[in-house]
This record gives sequence, C-alpha cells and structure tokens, in this order.
Amino acid sequence: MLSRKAKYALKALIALAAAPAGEPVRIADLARRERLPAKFLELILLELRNRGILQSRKGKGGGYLLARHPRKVNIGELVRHFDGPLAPVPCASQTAYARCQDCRDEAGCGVRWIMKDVRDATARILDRTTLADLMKHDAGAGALA
Amino acid sequence: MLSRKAKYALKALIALAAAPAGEPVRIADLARRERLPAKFLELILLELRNRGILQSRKGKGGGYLLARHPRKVNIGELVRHFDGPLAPVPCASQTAYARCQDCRDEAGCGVRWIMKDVRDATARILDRTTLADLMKHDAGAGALA
DNA sequence: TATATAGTCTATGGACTTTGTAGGCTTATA
DNA sequence: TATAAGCCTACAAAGTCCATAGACTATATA
Repeated sequence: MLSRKAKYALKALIALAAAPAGEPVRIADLARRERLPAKFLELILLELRNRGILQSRKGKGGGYLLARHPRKVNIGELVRHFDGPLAPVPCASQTAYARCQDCRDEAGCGVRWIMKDVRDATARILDRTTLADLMKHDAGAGALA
Repeated sequence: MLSRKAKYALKALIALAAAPAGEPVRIADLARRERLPAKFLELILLELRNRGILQSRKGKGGGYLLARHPRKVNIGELVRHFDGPLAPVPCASQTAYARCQDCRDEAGCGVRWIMKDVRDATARILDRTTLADLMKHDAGAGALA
C-alpha cells in the first residue's frame, strides 16, 4: 500500500512539473489546487527539497520548483524514499536487504522466492518510470508535457 | 510490505503441504518447527480454516491439515486475505476498487496509471502461483513435492 | 530599514494497525 | 470421565501514519 505521503508527493510533483518553468509555486496554492492538507504537504515538499528533487525560494514571490528535469526524477527513488524498500519482505530487497530472524535456509525459502519475483516486477516498472512519464498520462499535466 | 501474519501463513502452509497426507499436525509442533509464535499461529490457522483452506481435527490426535490440494491453493488469494488488495492505491484495485476522496479526474490520473501497472504485474505473479509452486522452491518442502 | 511574505523545522497528539498473549470454552478420543 | 487438542474473545504493548501547531528564518520590496 502506497502511503499518503508518497501519493501526495507524486501528485505535487506532477503539478509542479506542469507549472511554468522557473516560476515558484506556493505551498498554499499547490495544496488548494491538488486538494491536499497544506501543513502535511509542507513536510513533504521539504523532504523532497532536502533530497534534491525540489528547489525552494523564500520570501515574497517564493515557493517550490523542480530542481531537475522531469525525465531525471525517478519514481522508484521517490517511492523508496517515502515508503521504504519495494520488496514485500526484507530478505528479497536489493536496496535494503536484511535477513529474516526466524529464517533458517534463506536460499531455499519458498516465500522469499515468490516475493523476489514480485519485487523484481515492481522495480522493473517503477525504476524505469520518470515524472515525465507520469505527466504524459495525467490529464492535469498531460497537455503541457 | 507483507505482514507477518501473511508470511507466517505461507510458511505454515508450506510445512503443512509437506506433511504426510491425512495426518494432522498440531499447532505446537508447527510453531516449533517453523519457529513461529504459537498463539499467534493459532489465530492464523483458524483464519485459514474458516476460509476453507485448512481442515482441523479436535481432541487427541488432532491438528491441522490442508483442505485442498496445494495446486488449488492460490497465493494471490492468501495475500489478499491477510493484507488486503494488491494494488498500492485503492483506485487501482480490481478486487476492492474504491475511489480516492481527493481525486478529480480518475481516468486522467498519473499516479493511478503507474500504480495500476504495478498492481497488474503483482497480480500476474501471485494469481498464477500456487502453494505447489512454492513447495518446489522451498528446501524444507521441496524434496517431498 | 521595516514589514509582509513564504519557506524551515521541531514537537506533539490522536487514531489506527500490527503483533502478540491470556485464558476460558468446546469437542473428540481413549 | 480425564485428557488432549482446537475454538474464540478480549485485551495490551508497541509502532506507524496522518496531520496540526507554532515559533523561527530568510527574502523581496516599499
């Protein structure tokens, strides 16, 4: 299940990517347009900024804007940042592998085998998708992409 | 992320499927062999029984056994039972569709588009996999499969 | 330089879920 | 009838998620 945080982040990024280039968007405006809780969105945008995905400007005329081209913003990276590893089980994760406590024979674990398959399929999709791809399929941003 | 409940269920089922046919396995034995918390496992097995996946016998010589052939036990069904829909977002679910509150244009939502892809890929894997497949890849049960 | 504007950051709280435990009840077997 | 085993409900600790509050800082511009 995708957390709201991750979902809000994606929606906000799509909106920011569709905004006129170089023009900062205020948190309040973004929240209103995308119908997201403003204070919560604030935290999310801050995280995205600290991650280097967004840029910010303070003071009058300030706001947020993308720090990279939408094609350089990877969806897998975003989802992992907010919701952790893609693998349903830590022992099946590539980026955050961890052994299961109760596990005896990891190589011969049926659960791990199937969950590795799920992880790979998910990663194949998310790691090959960028913000630019999302914009193409989003009506709010699509026209401008 | 797969819940422990779902993970324990899968491990227990693999063990039960590998047990001699027709011979009930006691909760306590299963818990010890698979290193699972006994009382928690009890709840899980009960759910599996109420779902029609396991059979139980009370009293001396009792325990749990599979109610269906391993090939008839679908992993997608199991995961959905314990952890809910496979889709990362309710609006991308086939089996438990629900509209997002904040959503205006569902058909033109970029988040939904990519998450539907993830759901489909996950479902393609889990819905085509059975307990019998898991046994083939599990060292504990593999030899007997 | 004063003031308004807008982001920054920390703390906190409530609701919910997850993981497990306890203990009494019911049923089957010998 | 005694014992063994599953059945079922309740509950508790811990963690997570969602969201809000409010004080602080930096910037633009009048």
